[in-house]
Amino acid sequence: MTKDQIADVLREIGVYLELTEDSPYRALAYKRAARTLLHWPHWKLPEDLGDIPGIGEKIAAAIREIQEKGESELLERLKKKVPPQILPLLRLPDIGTKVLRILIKEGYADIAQVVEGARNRQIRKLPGLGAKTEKALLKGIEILEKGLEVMPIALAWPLANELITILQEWPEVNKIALAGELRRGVEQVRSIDIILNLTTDSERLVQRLPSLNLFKEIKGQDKGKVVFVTHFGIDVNLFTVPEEEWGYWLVYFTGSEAHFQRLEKLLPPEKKEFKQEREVYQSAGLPFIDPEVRETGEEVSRVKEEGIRLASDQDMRGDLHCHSTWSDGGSDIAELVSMAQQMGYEYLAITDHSQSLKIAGGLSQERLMAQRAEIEKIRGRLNNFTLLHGVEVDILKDGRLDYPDEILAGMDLVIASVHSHFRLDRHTMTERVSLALKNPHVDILAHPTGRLIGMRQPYELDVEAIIDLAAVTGTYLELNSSPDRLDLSPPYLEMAKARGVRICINTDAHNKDRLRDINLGVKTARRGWLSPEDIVNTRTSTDLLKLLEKRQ
DNA sequence: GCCGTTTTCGGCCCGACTGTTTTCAGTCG
Repeated sequence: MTKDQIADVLREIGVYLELTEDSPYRALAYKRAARTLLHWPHWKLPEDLGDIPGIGEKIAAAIREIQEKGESELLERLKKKVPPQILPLLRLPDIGTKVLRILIKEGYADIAQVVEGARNRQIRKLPGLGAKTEKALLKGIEILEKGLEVMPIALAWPLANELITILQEWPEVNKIALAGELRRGVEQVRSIDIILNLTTDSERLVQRLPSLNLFKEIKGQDKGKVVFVTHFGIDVNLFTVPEEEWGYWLVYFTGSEAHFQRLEKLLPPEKKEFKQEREVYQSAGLPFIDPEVRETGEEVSRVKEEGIRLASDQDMRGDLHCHSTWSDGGSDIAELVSMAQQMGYEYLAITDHSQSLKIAGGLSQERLMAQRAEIEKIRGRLNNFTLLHGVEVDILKDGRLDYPDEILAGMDLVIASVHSHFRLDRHTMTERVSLALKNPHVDILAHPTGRLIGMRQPYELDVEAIIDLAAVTGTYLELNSSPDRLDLSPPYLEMAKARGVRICINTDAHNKDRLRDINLGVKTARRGWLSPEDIVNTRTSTDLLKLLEKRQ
């Protein structure tokens, strides 16, 4: 169990405590401990967990238990007190633990009952709830039911990677690779698809699967295919294929279906003996088509006409959005810089929050200047690495920015973003963001739509108008690589590219390890057909500085 | 459940918005 997974169990305990206990503070303690762990800047936790602030005797014991057994007895006990089918309602906007508590208390045990209660106007009669909550439930459930069968990439991606890391060590496994929607970078996936070449028959593999931490049960078994369910509620499909047909089946199981069908027509009939994926495309008379753009089938003719050169991880030379301990980050500036250097970057911008975002420890103007001093000190020790002093300034409700222009003018880099008043109507929101774009000090608009995949809809915003405006003002739009954001999404990336708007792929990392999340951002960029030249932070440090200077 | 020296009890990240409420509580960053 990684510390992030432990944090997730603690958070879950917190949620269940909120649902079952009268006093909110025990729950708060667990949630706070979860956050602390998540932000803990080292992979290894200290020997004495009690040294970590917010973790005392009980929670330390809980962490040990989770580390050793992979589960928590307290959590299992709490789970028994809550009807499991009603829990997904927590993901709905405006529905939190308090509303859910009332519903549970009143005997609602699953979503169907809640829908019925809402339709019959019974829910508004419950103490503490009203017509608006009833409406929010109905509307939310409608969206939820569409999304219930899928898992956001933010969860599925690490899960799949962990699984592959474990499986490839097994003696039964000769070759292993990720396939399916996840390999293509689809935002919400229906399953984790993995293809394998085995040294034994698949029976041996099946016998061993229950030893996996995340294994729940075998769901189905067919020749060449094993499906099992994980504790995280997602299916894992394991496809076993012969080594000499590896390339063929990797293309087949990566999909999409439409892509494969289109491709198949160009292949010699019946031939499956392709050891490498590249050979499949070669045989079809095509350049290699990257998995991320294998979608509609149209890409087959598109690469024939236009060729293909998508950005890759190796093209990235820096990150222009991350948070340090000065605001709500978990690593200090020196740690962030050191990680960026390890990743082979040439530059990094520290961009902590601005003053009005109190909960995130937004910096007052005085603190911002104090941070400048620290940055300059660290700069003095750096060779061949550019450390920029930036800021993520809040776009206030009326479109003004959270610092005066004089302050912004003095920054190396200014990122503007929305963190409050999410529910303005489309016109007002578009005006608000436009105003920020028109400020000449703003270099980048961060997470432009504010969506959280599978959790929060984007706010009402005319993104097309924003892209058009960005083309005029020369503002860069961010592709935020935080796995639950991936914002802008591929269709907008393509639109931006077509209109000459440059994209900046940033992690928005809140601790040094998260700087590595750039990979999902790059994957998303590839889905939007972005080439290195469409992306700002593929530039060398010299070119980047020139670009930023020109914008001043 | 955790924390602390102005507290070993009585607080618990801040502030705005909104819904259900008529003076406050839940949700969301």
